[in-house]
Amino acid sequence: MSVKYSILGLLHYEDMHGYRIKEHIEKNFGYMWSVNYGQIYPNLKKLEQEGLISMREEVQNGKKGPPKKLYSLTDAGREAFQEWLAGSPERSMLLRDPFLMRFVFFGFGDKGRALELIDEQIMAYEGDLAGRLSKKEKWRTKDVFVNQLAELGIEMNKMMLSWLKETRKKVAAGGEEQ
Amino acid sequence: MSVKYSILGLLHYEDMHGYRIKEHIEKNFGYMWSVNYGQIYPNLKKLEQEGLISMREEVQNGKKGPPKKLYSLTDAGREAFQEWLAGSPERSMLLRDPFLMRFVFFGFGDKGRALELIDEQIMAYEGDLAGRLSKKEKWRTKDVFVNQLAELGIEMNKMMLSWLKETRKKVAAGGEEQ
DNA sequence: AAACACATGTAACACGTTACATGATTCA
DNA sequence: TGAATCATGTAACGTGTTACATGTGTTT
Repeated sequence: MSVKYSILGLLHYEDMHGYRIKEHIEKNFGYMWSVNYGQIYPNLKKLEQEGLISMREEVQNGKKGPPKKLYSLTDAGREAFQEWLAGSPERSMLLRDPFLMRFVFFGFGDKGRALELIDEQIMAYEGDLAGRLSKKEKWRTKDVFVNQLAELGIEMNKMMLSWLKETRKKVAAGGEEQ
Repeated sequence: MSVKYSILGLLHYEDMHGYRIKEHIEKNFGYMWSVNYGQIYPNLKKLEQEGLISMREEVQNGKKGPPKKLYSLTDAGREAFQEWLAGSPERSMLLRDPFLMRFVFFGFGDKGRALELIDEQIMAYEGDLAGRLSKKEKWRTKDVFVNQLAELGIEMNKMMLSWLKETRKKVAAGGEEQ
């Protein structure tokens, strides 16, 4: 259901067609969120049927590509969105991360390989962090919430890095004790 | 696929039947992970068909309940698990959190309600943190990896709390500037 | 007698991902 | 000419969740 309401949310910025929606998410939330057409187009159709958005076909005179289907929020859509936005979200679990899923079981595996995989993670997060920090400037103009979300991404990255490094030390040290 | 390999991982501790597997996860990883029988039983069946685990029916003489189906790892299962464990995991996205999903769009909603929802999150995370800290002692005997995962849970909780509190300040302050 | 813990299982549904099909325009 | 970009869409698949059905033994 989150995709449905995300679309309603994004249409608050401007009227969009499916392709733009994906693009918008990739440009603005690419570091923390992804969608694909298999989700977008069926949801747009459903939302229209429910009367939460309305579609107008853009006749592209001379422009490239097939006719765009521009969607905009209806009053009902705005209402439904507000209701969702004001509702209390269910609490979700951490540790859906594919790395952490393995990590719990590293005790049953090869310690050398575990260290390698930890190093891989460290490098990946370091790359992410650099990317996030460099993009931080571009995002500065947005509202507090979008800004703070970017900040959270950075904080989370930093925390993961220090945890990974600390963990690496402990694992490496544990090997000599045995 | 993660459930499949998680089962193989858990069977390294001891032979288990479906019910125990769920119980084990809830007791040991309850703060960060959940499964349900709809996943467990079909996966056990599949794993057995693939020859990665083997089943022996426990004849319960005089004991309560239906006969337990005890599963244990086969050599093929151990191998498949090791292969998975040593493989590089795909990187996953943060922000699959239902709260953060709403949070991005708080700019389009009521600021008072936003503050309330932030407060709700703060209270929830404070409860979690207390719970995690109190259980930390019980887990102390486990291996480095399980230990570190518990540590990560605590760190993550702390980070979220400080971020939420900082965010709350900024949002509240932003209201007066306008 | 009722509730609860033990134990196994499935069917329906919701959600998400991948891969493919289609087709016009623009640029190298 | 071929590749890239714009643009819409669907079918198959994989995974996860909810809710139900079934039944025994123990505790209140």
